[in-house]
Amino acid sequence: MQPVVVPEPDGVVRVVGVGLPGHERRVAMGKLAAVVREAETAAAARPRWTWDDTNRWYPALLSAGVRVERSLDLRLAHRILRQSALVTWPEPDAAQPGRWDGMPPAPLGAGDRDEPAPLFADLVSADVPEPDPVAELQVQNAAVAASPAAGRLRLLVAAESAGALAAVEMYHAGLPWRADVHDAILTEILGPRPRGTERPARLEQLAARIRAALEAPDSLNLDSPGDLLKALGYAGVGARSLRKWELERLDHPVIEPLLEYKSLYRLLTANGWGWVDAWVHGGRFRSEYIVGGVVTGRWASRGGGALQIPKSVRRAVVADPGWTFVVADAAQLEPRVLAAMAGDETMAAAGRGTDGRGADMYAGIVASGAVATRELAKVGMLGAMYGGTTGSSAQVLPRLAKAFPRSLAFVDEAAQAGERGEIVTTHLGRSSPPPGATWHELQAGAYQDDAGESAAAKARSYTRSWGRFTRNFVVQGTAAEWALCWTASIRRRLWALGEAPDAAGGVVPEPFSARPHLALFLHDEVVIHTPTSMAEAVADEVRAAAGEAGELLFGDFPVRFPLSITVANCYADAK
DNA sequence: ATTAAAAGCCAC
DNA sequence: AAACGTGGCTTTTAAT
Repeated sequence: MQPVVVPEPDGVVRVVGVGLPGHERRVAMGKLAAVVREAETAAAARPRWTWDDTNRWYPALLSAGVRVERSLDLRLAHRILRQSALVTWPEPDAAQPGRWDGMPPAPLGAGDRDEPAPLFADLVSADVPEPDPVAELQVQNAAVAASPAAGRLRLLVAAESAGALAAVEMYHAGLPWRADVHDAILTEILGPRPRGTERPARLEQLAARIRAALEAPDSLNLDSPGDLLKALGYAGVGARSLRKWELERLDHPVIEPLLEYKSLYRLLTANGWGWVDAWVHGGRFRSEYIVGGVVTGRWASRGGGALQIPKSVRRAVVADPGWTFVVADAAQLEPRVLAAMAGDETMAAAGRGTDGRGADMYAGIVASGAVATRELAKVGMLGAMYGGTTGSSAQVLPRLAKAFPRSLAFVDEAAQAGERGEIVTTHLGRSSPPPGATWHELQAGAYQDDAGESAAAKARSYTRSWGRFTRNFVVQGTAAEWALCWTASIRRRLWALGEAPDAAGGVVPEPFSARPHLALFLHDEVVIHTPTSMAEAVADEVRAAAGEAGELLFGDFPVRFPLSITVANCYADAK
């Protein structure tokens, strides 16, 4: 059963029961939740709600306490299929880019969720035809069916859509955040919150020490990089830039207070009191996830920087009373994904380790005899996946290439394809964008008769850079696919666990008020907020979900995806 | 006055 | 180590 949700004028929604001829209902927007709730609870086979944009429809359903099991996000699916080298998209569409191309997701948290979603024509210029989700679904189905990789593409589209559900649910539930604890952290590190725009006490003290060490006047503005760099020059410090790693190499009395000043200044500006005021409300931090927002298929975020919460403030992430966190992260996800997609039995075996569990793949690589230390295994593998050409990373690459020829050849081939200007594709079928105008211009310029040395060098540099991109794309993108499947499985399993009989009433909103729910997603890590009594069951499901994700992507290929799991009341205590 | 770019640091 | 991937965000500075 695949109902398609079609917006109509005047706040009316048409629900078309695809697969059920003649079944079609027109309801007011406000009644949609009741229709969905009924179908979710009554149907033997869970419906796959099909709509233009999960962000547009799901928030209102969740606000009404209605949770959806399955969906198809046509906007996200379109983007994947349109770009995929494994799909031949019907040509007439290409001549008329419209609703489904380049459309950003509806923003979350804007306006009243009970209001009808605006029609496309109200959002974009009127000469673009109003989209037809039913027609789009048919085009997508035909395109997928005609692909030699139909199975993988179906999985990818389903996983992406489930990710969209999870993303909206995480926004709905929010990440528990104690503003009072955050304030205590800031006060401890920076001093009490100053009035207005004054510097906190600790920063002021450091500023005085820095000026003294530089013999600079009080008028020196430390927050002006240009002025500060000049002052460092006058004092003979010898800094070419203000980068931390560069300053760390210098020997001068100003370095220590300056580094601390920069660190504290960063905390103040990025995650200080102003951040709490802007992003923490009602004990929750809500940041919007942009599913597939990164070119590789990773998620991006908007508002508050959910994907870059610094370790220094994670102590403010505290579970509600009677609740706790299950924090799980996939150990060495990317090299394991590489081993699997390259069909590298040797590297997969290193990932299983000597005990068959293989919690640490880098230790397994050392045990295999390929390299001497864990650190070398790590930087070597990262170098292979990022395209490192220097340092200790490059030094161990030949040894890794000898020990694991299939994996290393796999990423090398992706890099070479990119250098040739070709498209590369992830395991499930997400393709890289073709190289842009710059690539073509530089290629053309380098081969002209009068092309100078510098034009050729520039072209070479850009070409290699694009090769590093495609090299990384296949690994990062496939890891993102694993993470999507993992997350999709987790959210389904968490729901199946049901309600905690003893859940403390709190601020967790319906439909999750007594249920474990996803609270944070970080590429290869999830944080689940759960009634304490269910924590062990949650941990088991998260582990099972990792196994399921591995099987979905790689079948019975013997690759393991071990997790490191912590149960803790505070995010800072994880790991 | 608004916008864009650059520099820098945070996360994975 | 800082010569290798993907981003978001904040501030300063330059450009329009």
